[in-house]
Amino acid sequence: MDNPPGSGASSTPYWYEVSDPTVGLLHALRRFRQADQRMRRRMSSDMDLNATDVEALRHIIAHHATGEAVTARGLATHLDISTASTAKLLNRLTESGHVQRRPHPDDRRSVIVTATEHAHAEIREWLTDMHRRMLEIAHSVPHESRQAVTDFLQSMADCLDPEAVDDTPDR
Amino acid sequence: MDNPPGSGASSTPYWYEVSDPTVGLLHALRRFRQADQRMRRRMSSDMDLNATDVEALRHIIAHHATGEAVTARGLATHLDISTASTAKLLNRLTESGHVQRRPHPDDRRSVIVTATEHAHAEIREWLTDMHRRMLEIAHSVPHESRQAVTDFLQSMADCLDPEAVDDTPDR
DNA sequence: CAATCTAGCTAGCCTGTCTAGTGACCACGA
DNA sequence: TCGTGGTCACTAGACAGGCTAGCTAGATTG
Repeated sequence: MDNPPGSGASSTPYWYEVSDPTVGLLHALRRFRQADQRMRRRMSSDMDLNATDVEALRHIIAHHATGEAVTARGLATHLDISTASTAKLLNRLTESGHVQRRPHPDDRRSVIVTATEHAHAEIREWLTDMHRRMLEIAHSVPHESRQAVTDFLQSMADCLDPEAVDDTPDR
Repeated sequence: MDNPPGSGASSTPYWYEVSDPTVGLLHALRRFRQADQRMRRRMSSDMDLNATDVEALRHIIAHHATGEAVTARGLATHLDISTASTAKLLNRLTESGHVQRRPHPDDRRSVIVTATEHAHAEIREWLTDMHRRMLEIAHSVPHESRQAVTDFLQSMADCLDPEAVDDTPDR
């Protein structure tokens, strides 16, 4: 069990040491990551949109909620895909009736993307309940540990992606 | 700010209420998710493998560390892709010298997949340092809050994906 | 006003998934 | 022991979603 068969890979493990008491923590973290991915997958197949399109829609709606305009370029940047791919994405979402393109009031090169009422409804259906439960879970964290949990997540985020810029108004 | 312009979307928000004190927690959670995704992306482009292939490799290596054999079917199930896609994936990884197929000792239909020393080295290079830093972060969580953090993550995982089966030995 | 930059678009390519169908092999009941 | 049905892995071919290259319209700057 502890010294695996197969090729002569190093005998000093670079995988976590199981004996460490904080490993349970990292294990839970991994479980969460996996659950998150599976949720996205379910959501995307349920809505008949691919994962990128769902994230785009989520982004658009989240920014709508704060009154910020979303341009095609903004979407490309957020999703980390090319503007060309974004054009295709917007074609898909427009055709499926999830978003609308409108002229930018100030810059006539630019487009503002807005979600249709139908898209709002669809996302809402998925998220309202989930958000409620997530809030409940957040509330159930003992008051004195809240900061610790937040710090932990923040540090982990910094660790995984040092130059992350937190542009999301999503709350 | 609170009542956005644009189409006549519902005026009762289904996005989080910003006033809630625990929202910071959920916000940190979202930041972590994003950081995680970006890390995967970087890793995959850095190793010249797509995200699925990296996850496959990680899975293989993690199971190797516990002495469990990984079959093609096991990979397909874990990655949630078809066996056909898995066959192609294994072709790619075999061709690039990351894995080897060996006959299953008991079932002659089946194949055991093992990572090459080269793959071990490559993954190790990426992960050792990161794991060390993650462990440090885990250690820096106040002792009395560790359980709270773990519980929080577990509950969130259950919330996002109720039927998750925790098959990973990855620690 | 000319030169240059930027936003978004189309065309065409490449990669990675999928479904359909195949052959080899295992397990079990008659 | 010998079908019969289920399972494992594979190939072929379709399709989706990303990319780069190259374009036009409009903004910006010397």
